Formats: sequence, C-alpha cells, structure tokens
Amino acid sequence: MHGVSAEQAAEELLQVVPRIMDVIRADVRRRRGEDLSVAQFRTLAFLDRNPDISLSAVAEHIGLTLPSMSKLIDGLVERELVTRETCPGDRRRINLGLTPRGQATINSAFATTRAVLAARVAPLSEQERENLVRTMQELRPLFMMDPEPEAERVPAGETNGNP
Amino acid sequence: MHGVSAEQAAEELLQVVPRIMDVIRADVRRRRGEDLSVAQFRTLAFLDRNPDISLSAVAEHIGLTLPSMSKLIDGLVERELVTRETCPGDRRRINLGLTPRGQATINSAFATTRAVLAARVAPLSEQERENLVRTMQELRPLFMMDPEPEAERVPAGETNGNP
DNA sequence: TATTGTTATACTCTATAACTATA
DNA sequence: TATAGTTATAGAGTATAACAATA
Repeated sequence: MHGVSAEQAAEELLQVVPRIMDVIRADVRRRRGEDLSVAQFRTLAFLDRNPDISLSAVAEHIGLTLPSMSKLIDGLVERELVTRETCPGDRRRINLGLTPRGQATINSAFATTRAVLAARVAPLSEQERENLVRTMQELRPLFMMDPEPEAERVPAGETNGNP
Repeated sequence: MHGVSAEQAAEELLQVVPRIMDVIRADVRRRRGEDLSVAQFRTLAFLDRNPDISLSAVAEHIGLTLPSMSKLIDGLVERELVTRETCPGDRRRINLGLTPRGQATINSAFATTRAVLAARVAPLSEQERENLVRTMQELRPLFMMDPEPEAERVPAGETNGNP
C-alpha cells in the first residue's frame, strides 16, 4: 500500500466509522435503563466531557434549539442526573454539570459499550491492536477541534447545487 | 507501544469514534437540502447498502417500530426518494429501494461529507494515512456482521447492576 | 394460526414566537 | 440595546393497539 490520498483515507472513515457507530448506538438503545432518549444520552456524555458548560453551548453541539435543550435539561434535572446553577459572574448564564447519579449513569453505559467493543475487536492480533490504538491517537486531535465557526444553516428550501 | 489489550483498544474506539461521528453528523445536519430528518437520512443510507430489503429489516436496524418505519417510508416514497414494491414470492413482504433521485441524494451527501473528512485528515503524513487505511480495513469485517441475534430488550425499569 | 405490513390514536419531542431577566 | 434562558403554542415524529392481507 502506498500513495494514499486524504480523499481515500476519508472514504475509509466514511465507510467504517458509521458501522462502528451502529454497534455503539445499538448498545445504547438496548440498555437505556434510565429510559433516556438518544438526545438525552448524548447530552449526558457531552456534559461528562465538558463540565460547567452553558445551555447554549450544549444546544449548539447536540444540534437542538435553545428552547428544546432547555426542556430536555428540565427532564434531566428532575431525574437528578444533571445540575443547573446560575453562573456567579454573569447571572444570565447557567452552568450545567452531572450529578453523582448522572456520572454513574454515563460511567455504567460506557463500561457496557466498552465491553461490547472489546468483544468485537477480540479477533485482532496484537500487531493489529497496536495499529488501531496508534491510528486512534493520531486521529484524536484532528477531530477534537471545531474548525467551522458555526457555519450558516442552509435556508431550508434552497438546496445547494454541489458536485 | 506493546501489550495492547482488547479493552484498551475498545477504549480508544469509544473515545475517538464518536468524535468523528460528531463531525459527520454535524455535516449531515448542516446540509440536509431535501429537509430530511436524521432517521430518514440513515434509512436512505441503509437502503443504499442493502437493496431490496424488507420493511421489518430496516426498522430493526434503524431502531424504530414497524408502524413508525412504515410512516417514515411513506414520506420518502411521496418525495420519490424510495421505491416500495410488493415482493413477488411472498406478497406480504415489500421490497424497498432507492429511486434515482434517492440515489443522487445520498451520493451527494456522501460526497460532501467525504470532503469534510478529507479536510480533517489532511494534516496526517503519508505514513499516518496508510496506517489509517490499514486499520479501517482490519476493522471493517469485524463491524459488518451482526453477532447479537436480536438481544432481548431490557424490561425498562430493571436496570442492570453492572461494574 | 403465524407473519408482514398498515391504520388509528395518543404521547413525546422539537421548533418558532413571545417573553423575562441580566448585562 | 443585546444576550442567556424560559414559557407558550403548534407541528413533526414515534409508540402502542387494533386491523387487513397473505402464508
């Protein structure tokens, strides 16, 4: 193998990553013991990675409007999975976070999913596992950043004529 | 790097794959020119990979009930993105497929997402890209199969007490 | 009788618009 | 006046239950 273009690498990601995600998603669906919707689950996971974040920031990342996310958070606060506190410096903002129960919920979910993934990659050789880990570590920084500063939403109805 | 366990490899996947998926998902959200919901988009992509499949099979994969998927397909058929034909051999079943317009829609979406991913992996060296492609090819067969033959749904309320 | 899919109905989720509170 | 969130209302999406058609 030689001369791999960025486009070819992208094609591989596009074909394989969603398949891995299917397995993760199926696991999440199967064991949502707290009866969480997918959006609620994604929100918990996001709060796990981003403590003390604002409502707007969560809404933008998850892809919901502010009112929708406000209501979704309502439900998580009621179930004592999420904390919602007024920001001391700017009393308009709120700081969101996980309660111990919320943290336990997400930890438990991750543990289960990790086991499912481990079973999937079990057939790999030692060499292949090392390869896998190296690749993930190389990809990690490239997909953590937000390169597109809130790109404008397509005006819904005006489809772009693209390649 | 040596002595990588399946659990460690799984941990890497669990941390990085959802981040890549965030980028893919954000792109899908941003340019759903046909005004497709996420479920509708996933359905089109699934039909692209699995021609002439039944309604039940699609519903199970996407994670919707049969009535919900029936209605979702209604919408896609109305917009002339999906074909729905009675199966000749067994007239209870239906065969689903993409219309040329549906195929064009999914192709266009993939092209855009591929470009976004290519931009992300552009910083990788030639060596790293080769690594990436090799890893994806090794993972592909492991995540294509369905090892869990429709595992029973947790009875909703009885959360498992796990690690 | 069992299987595949659809129709009927109700509920949940999400969005748009209007509003409150703080800056 | 601008910004961060919430409340009010309406529309879309989804589920459960009942039904129709084929095997």
